[in-house]
Amino acid sequence: MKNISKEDYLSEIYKNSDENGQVKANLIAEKLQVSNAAVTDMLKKLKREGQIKYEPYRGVELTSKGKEYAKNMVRRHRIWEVFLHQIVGLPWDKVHDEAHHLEHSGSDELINKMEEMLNFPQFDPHGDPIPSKLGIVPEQKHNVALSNLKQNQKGVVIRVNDFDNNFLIYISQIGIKLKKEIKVCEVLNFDKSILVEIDGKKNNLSRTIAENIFVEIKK
Amino acid sequence: MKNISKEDYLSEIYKNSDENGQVKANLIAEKLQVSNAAVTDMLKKLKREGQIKYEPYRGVELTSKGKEYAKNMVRRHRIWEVFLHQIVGLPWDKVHDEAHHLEHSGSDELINKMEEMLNFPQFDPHGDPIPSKLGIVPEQKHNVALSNLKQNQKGVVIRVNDFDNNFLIYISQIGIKLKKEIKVCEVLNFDKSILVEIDGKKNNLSRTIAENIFVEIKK
DNA sequence: AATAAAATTTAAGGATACTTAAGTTTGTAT
DNA sequence: ATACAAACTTAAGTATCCTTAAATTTTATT
Repeated sequence: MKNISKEDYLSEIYKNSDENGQVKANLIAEKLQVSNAAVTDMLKKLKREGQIKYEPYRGVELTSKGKEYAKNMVRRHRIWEVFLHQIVGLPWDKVHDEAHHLEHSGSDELINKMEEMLNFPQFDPHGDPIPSKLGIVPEQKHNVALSNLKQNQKGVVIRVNDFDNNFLIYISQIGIKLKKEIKVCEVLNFDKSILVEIDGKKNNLSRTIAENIFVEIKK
Repeated sequence: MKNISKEDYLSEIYKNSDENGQVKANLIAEKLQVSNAAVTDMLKKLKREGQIKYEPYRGVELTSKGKEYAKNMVRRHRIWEVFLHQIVGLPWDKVHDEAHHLEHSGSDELINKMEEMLNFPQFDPHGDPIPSKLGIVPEQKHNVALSNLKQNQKGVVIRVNDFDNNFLIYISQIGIKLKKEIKVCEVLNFDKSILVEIDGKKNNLSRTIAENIFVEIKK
């Protein structure tokens, strides 16, 4: 029998850990679209297996064992993403969903072969870091949400959130991709939307859009 | 919840149907490495869903609905095999197992994209036909097991059975691959093994090996 | 045709992962 | 400090897919 669920729970815990490595059960339920009761059930199981630290009514935290496991899942997911994007030519907004299914299949050997073929990429197509075979997570450049830039500041896109395909389709339509320079021309006070310049063209971005794009500030 | 099992049962039924489209329950159990009871259980479920014709103690047969479903699974599997072999560079003996896991993941859209990228291959790396998007199965050239050739007959390899990795490793070591010409030099009477010539080199093949290699007879 | 062997099904039960509904604990607002 | 809401767990039950053991049906042998 497959371990799809367990794998999903562990990577979701990993991806949603706060600075202290803690996650709330509810958040996992929401992300995985299951009931809270299902989460409790699974947390008990994962605790029994030594993958997480967990006391009823307290938060959850990965043990080092659980963290290794989760990092490998995230690694698998992100290598698939790069592969699908670069080799198969799948657009930005399609790779996440496909990779989510594929991450549970394919041997580690295949993943390693693909990684080599891709020349050991450090970041996936959305700018998220890819843990190495040894579990080392590449450092990301210091970055802030585009929504934090002041008028006339420039930034280079380092990462975008990947949880909404339409968001990705929209921003690529207006020319936003990794490494692209964006200049904030104006911050509109009444709705906090911003007017930006990309490739010489001006666009208005809603605050929500701007909150999901992360840039390295350029001097 | 995933449908991995159901998918496996249906493709296994498809792949093991005899000339009349019939399969024995036992054979499915053996191929899938599950108990006979598990097969009975699943057959009831598949019948309920209208995927198979099935009466207790009688054989199994796919309905046209089940056949469409199964052919699509086989298609997915074989396109993955070609992709892994040609694009990722996986050897002959590795593609089947990887593809077996991957065939359950990845959208039909992805499969179609890979198929296009591969220029619509008609056969997988072992020579098995790939059903088209519309369900059309390419015709194979008339072929017979190598074990059926008489002394001094020549054949071109059209297909090999793919259920044993060591078999595949062995035959590729001695230079056997699709389209390779093999000449039968001698059939040894005492153990029915055969002496063949491949690329000018002579090799002895056991009867079992020869039974799993299929050739088009050359005049 | 009787009987033994082989193939298959039924019965009972287990693991995983999910659900809804009800109950408990925790934290916050007054 | 209490009371309430939010967060979480427990309880009971479902679906899927599997197991072993016992019973049944089919088939092959004499």
